[in-house]
Amino acid sequence: MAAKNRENGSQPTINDVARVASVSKKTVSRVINGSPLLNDDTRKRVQEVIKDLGYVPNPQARALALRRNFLIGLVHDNPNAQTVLKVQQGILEAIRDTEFELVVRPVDRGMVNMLEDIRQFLERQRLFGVVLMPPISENDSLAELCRQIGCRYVRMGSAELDQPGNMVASNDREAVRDAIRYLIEQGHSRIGFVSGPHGFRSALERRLGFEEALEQADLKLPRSMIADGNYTFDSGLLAAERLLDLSPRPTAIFASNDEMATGVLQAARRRGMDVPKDLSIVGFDDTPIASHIWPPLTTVRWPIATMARSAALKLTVSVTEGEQEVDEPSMFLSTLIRRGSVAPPPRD
Amino acid sequence: MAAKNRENGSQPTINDVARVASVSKKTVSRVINGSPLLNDDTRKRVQEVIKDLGYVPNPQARALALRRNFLIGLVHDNPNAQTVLKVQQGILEAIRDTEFELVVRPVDRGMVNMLEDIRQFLERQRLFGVVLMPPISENDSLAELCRQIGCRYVRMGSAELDQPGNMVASNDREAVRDAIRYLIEQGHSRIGFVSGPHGFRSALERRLGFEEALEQADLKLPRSMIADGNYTFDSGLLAAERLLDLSPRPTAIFASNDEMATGVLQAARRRGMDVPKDLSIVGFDDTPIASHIWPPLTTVRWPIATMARSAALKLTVSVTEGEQEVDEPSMFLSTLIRRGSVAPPPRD
DNA sequence: TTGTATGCGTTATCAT
DNA sequence: ATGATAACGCATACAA
Repeated sequence: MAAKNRENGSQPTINDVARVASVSKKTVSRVINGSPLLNDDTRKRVQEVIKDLGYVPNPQARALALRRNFLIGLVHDNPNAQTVLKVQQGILEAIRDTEFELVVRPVDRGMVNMLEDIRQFLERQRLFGVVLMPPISENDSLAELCRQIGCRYVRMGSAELDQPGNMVASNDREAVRDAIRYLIEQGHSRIGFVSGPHGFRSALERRLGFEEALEQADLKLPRSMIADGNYTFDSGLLAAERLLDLSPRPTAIFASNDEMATGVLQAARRRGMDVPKDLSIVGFDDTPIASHIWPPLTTVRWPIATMARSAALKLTVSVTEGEQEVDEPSMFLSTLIRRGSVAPPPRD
Repeated sequence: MAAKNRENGSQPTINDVARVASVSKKTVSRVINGSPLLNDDTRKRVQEVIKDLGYVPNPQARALALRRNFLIGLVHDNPNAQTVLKVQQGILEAIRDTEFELVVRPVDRGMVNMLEDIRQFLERQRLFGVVLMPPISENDSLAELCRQIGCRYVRMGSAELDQPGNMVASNDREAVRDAIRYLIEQGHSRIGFVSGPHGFRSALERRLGFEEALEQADLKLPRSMIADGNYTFDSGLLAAERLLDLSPRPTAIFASNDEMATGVLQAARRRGMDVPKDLSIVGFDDTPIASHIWPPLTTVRWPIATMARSAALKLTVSVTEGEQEVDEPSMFLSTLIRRGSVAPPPRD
């Protein structure tokens, strides 16, 4: 039973702290976890020893005892590198200088047993919580799964799919409506729309925004002015080719994300069209590429990093800050960034 | 002392397996860890029970007992989103369907106590190993730190900075030399060079490749044909403006990465120059943007994802595959991808 | 307010 | 070849 608790080159443990401070482990534990029932003197003394020894609690041991890790998971199946990385940056910013770490977990949306796969992941790693990125965040079964196994979660999305505590959303519909209005104000009346993939809530919301704007402006457009895309460059290029084959062809095209907008621009170039003189283009996301192409792309700035940061805060802040419960907003506004890819339509 | 080892809705533990299989915990542990000294019968029996019960070892408990986590860390300070994500994908591919998970850890290169920060991270989380991305991977002190605290590591880089077991490298110098040669073959003799940031090994290697190619072709260029960049779009744009202000100006520009090459293209456009008719451009990386801009960028394909995958394999495979020690290569070849941004120089 | 005994689920030691 | 028992470092229940 003789505790062998001297320092031997490895990190100090809670035992070392207890011995040096002449208190029990439990007291040290209380100090660490900020228990309210503690003599101020002892607390100070213990804290001093902790500092002296450079003690930091062993996360593995805590994880075992608490049956919960201090790991935040990022579950995603998003094909866009910029978006994924921005989300990571947002989360990392939120957990910087905390005990949390970020574990990334891409999943195959095609896989039949994807949900089972995620369950395994969550249960085995006993994550503190997960951030669910779109589009997989739109999957209600996944949220239900998290609830079942008692894993905190926050869903990111383009509409309020869950209660505020479990959701950070952007107002894609309104944002697109404003963007289309802007196009109409510029004089455009034949506006093409490149949609996102079927089944994506973001794709739906953006399209609804498009339709609402048209309706409010009493503009009737043929169905052919809507071309399907799937958020990739190539799909944007293809969709634009279909759109530009139309007669009369659109004088402006809204693409549901920047990558597709870049494809639209490419399609225009291949035809020798001048953007924005012959064709105006608007994108969505405001990824770096938007300002790096020529002409710089007018686009909707999607505050995805901020949303991710807020998501991580929602997950963790109630712990870090006691019961202060800083209210993180659950709705984030996208705004139109006007650059060089929009001009009035050419005269016929 | 009565073991309360019935299933109560939570996952089965090693005790459950032991009880059902009528063996001791240790025997089960031996089966899990593939101990050689085991009766084949018992092993089979235990494995069956494991399967029946759906038992999976608890990573937290293992981490505590082994004093090592089954977590792979990615330490990086790379500003390029595409590159970072490709590396993540490579690592994730390597550890897919294993017990490993990926923890990402960006660091501030500017921070004075960055090394101390990383040490804390490695020691506290007791990572199984880390993948070091460039440019921080070029920091020898960091490698030394890993060795000191006994954390496996693999460095990714543009030259062999470490022994093969701890290194995956690309042949940037040769690759750039070939690219410049190609430009020379096309008839260019005034070739501008946009460098990477000082202190980056990749920047140095690429520049050496440039100089070697010139030397071998007996081409002497004024110093002003080399402009400093720092791997960002804006720095590429600025560097190109300096280069294009020269008289006579270069007929081709090699940029040390794609993002800067995109900046060069932007600068050319702003002057109304036609690429590639008036100016040829070559980049480095082959990020998606290279094929999404117009004209598609001729660039050097840097197999960074493959390198990352190999790095993770080096870290983990000796464990997964017993002592088989599948030899992962430590040198990866970059190749020139010819697209539309290069043409013979304009006649004077 | 503080301490004792015990549990978390695994691996390591040293028997047999 | 297998098992009993003690770590691993922390947290919780219950005493004191």
